[in-house]
Amino acid sequence: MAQKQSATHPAPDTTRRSERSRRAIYDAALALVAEVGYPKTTIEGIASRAGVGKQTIYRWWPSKADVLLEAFLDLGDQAARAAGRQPYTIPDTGDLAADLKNVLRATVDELRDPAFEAPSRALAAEGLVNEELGRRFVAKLLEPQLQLYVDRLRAAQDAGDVRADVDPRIALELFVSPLAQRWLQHTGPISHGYTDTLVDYALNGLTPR
Amino acid sequence: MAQKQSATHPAPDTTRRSERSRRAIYDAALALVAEVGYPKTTIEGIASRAGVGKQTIYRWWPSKADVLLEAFLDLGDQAARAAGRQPYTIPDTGDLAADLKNVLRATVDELRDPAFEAPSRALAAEGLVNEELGRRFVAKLLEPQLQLYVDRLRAAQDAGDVRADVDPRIALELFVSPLAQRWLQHTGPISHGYTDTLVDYALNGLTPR
Amino acid sequence: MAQKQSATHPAPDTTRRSERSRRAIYDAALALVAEVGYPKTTIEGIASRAGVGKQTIYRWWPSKADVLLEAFLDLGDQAARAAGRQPYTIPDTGDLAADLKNVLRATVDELRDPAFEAPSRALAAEGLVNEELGRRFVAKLLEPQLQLYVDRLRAAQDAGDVRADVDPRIALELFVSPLAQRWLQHTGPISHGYTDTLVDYALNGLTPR
Amino acid sequence: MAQKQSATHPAPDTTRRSERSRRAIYDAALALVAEVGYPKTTIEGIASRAGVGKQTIYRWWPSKADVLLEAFLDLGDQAARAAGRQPYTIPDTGDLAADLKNVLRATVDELRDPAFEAPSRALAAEGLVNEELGRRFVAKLLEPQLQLYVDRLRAAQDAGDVRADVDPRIALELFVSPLAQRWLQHTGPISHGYTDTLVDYALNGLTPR
DNA sequence: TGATAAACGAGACGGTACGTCGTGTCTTTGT
DNA sequence: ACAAAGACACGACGTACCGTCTCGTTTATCA
Repeated sequence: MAQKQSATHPAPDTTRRSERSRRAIYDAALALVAEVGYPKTTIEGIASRAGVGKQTIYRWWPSKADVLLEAFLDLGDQAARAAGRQPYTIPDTGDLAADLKNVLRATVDELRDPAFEAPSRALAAEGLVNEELGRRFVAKLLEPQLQLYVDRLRAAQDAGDVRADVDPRIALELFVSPLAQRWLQHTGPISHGYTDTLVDYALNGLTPR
Repeated sequence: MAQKQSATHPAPDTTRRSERSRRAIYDAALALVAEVGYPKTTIEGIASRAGVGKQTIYRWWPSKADVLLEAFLDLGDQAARAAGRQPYTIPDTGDLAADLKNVLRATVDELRDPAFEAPSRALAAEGLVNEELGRRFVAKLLEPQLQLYVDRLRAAQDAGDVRADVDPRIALELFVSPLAQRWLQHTGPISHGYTDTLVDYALNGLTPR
Repeated sequence: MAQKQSATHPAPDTTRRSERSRRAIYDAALALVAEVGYPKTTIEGIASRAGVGKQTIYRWWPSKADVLLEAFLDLGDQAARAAGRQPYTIPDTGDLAADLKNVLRATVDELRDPAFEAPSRALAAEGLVNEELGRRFVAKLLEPQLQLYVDRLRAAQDAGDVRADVDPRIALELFVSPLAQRWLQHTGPISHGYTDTLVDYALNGLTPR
Repeated sequence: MAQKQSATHPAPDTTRRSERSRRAIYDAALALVAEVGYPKTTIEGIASRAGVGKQTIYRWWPSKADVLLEAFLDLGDQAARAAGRQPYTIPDTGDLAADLKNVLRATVDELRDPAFEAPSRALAAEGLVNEELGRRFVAKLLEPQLQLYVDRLRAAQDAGDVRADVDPRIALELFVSPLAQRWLQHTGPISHGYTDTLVDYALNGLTPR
């Protein structure tokens, strides 16, 4: 299988890449996005803050958004590694509602962490308008998270707690998407109570039984 | 209440404003966003395409995003006027599920209209990162739409079709937000079948009765 | 006759040109060439020293060398204007040898003036390698000077002091070119005695009479 | 007397030097200067064309100009060797005027050879602005040539064909410098007729006898 | 004949300057 | 007085080379 390769530029030699520079670039990108915002974060600014030549950025990333995406992914990896390799699943205590509420409460807390907020908003925004990046953003960050809900819901179906004819990939959106939208678009406040309510509504429906 | 006003510049005299230029600017902005995308749409580009001096834009709008927001709102107004002043409510045939499915199917169709897609994505994206504009975007475009669902759900509550203890402002998100997220972030395909399913899940819940 | 015009860029409007910026650019260019040398003189450096945007330079001049050529011509004009509009001819006292020696002695003094040296060397150097600029340099700066010698020599021919069959355009090179070469290429010292000798040799020949 | 040596770098070991690379670098440098001109000739370009690492150039030469100077000197050596080790003197047939005209005609022909033109113009230009290189250029290339004229003129003085009080080093400039200036600065056409005239004027003077 | 040390090709790196584009302000010239 | 036109100072873009600095890989002496 041939490597896809731009005609104009030779592939840079990955083995010679400076780990030092990469780290410095990640740090600078995240710091700048947090400090001055995504639109005012420039490649020149990242380079200068990282103590790196601009070309070193252009050599390895095609755009500002790609730098940030990788930096953010790396941040997540680090966090995961620091947290001692937690299993990345939604716990299954047998009580579906409680399990979902717990995860969503944790998500709410995370969304409020300013270190995560700035870069993830920026990436989401860029992804809306830049489809290619958007797909990568979704594939690398969003889908893996959503898959956890799919797994938990399937387990619930096996246990008879969720109707067998329900599509878990759609079902999860009933509580995840509202939270996502409120957070992204400021269409409403987010709180533990709010996500608890979402779970209740979604699991039991809106109509009287 | 005094108008906040820059010290250096007197407020432009609105009565003398050229309607001709405004229209040309709206058209140019929408056309450019559709043709080259939001990031490559520039104030200079809009001015030149509209046959207008740059200053005419800077005199009346504070930023590219504001031009686009107004242009888009105007587009909606025009469409509404053309469609013969329809009453802007969700019909109430007595069948809540059917009514919701109908509106959502229409929304799906609208979201696929390329004339709406480019500017609304652009505005949503800008709003994610620029909170001030985001709030205006939500207040002027999103909330009015959502309020229609609130009204319809309240009517359903009065008719006993929705549990009385349900908060309609939250309830509507169960079917609206998933659609919004799939469309904005390309997290999944959108179709009439999909929105029908959302309504069914939301109204009846995911757990067996 | 149509104006020749680049396809890519509209002709800038000369009437709106900022005289202030032009002067500042001339001054900065000459100062930098004198201070750091031509190769280390950059467009960015000139712009920054002149307190001017780079684009203002690129708008009006195609290259660093062109800026310097105009700046140098302007310097000459100013000097001439300051010197009270001297007639720009070689005096004719009837004594050809004395007249030539006087002019060449003055030239020697001028060539030693550091304010003239740096830019004129730089322009000469650039002209060697960039034929187009070289021709302009010669036409605007060199030829007018040489023409003065042609005129004086023709007068001398009329007076019978120079053989009638001599081509003045070639004859002048016998004393002008050696001085030019010594100065430009450091092939030898230049002094009043040296130029006097050149005139004597050229007028009377090298062979015994 | 100790060799002056940079503190940071040991002297490279000349005995291990790759003759292959040196030749390739000379060839590449001369070819590039001829093809794209001196300013667009870059060290990277030379290295890549020569199939050589950049460091190999930086190890042995301090600058682009030095590479070219050596390459050009080498070219001259090669030409001389190929021409069968001609004695490098101006012939002395007893007829000074004829001998000088012959040599100058040959020089005119050489100056028109495109293989010599590009590099020698480039070196001359660089020398104007970079005094250190200029002196080397003159010492290695120009002065040896001029010395030949000094020798021939001295012989002529011994033979009584040139006035004894004439300084040969200055005298030669009467015909050599005009040719040099016309060629370098395009101040006039160069031809056999032109150099013949220069010799006649210089030997016999411009004034009637 | 193998060890070893330098030169070598390759090219990543921190930088500087390039020439271009867009920003938002300001000024000039019509209407 | 607003509008078109566009020059202006400014700042970022993405590219090209600079000269330095590793990386393995030859290659050429010496032990």
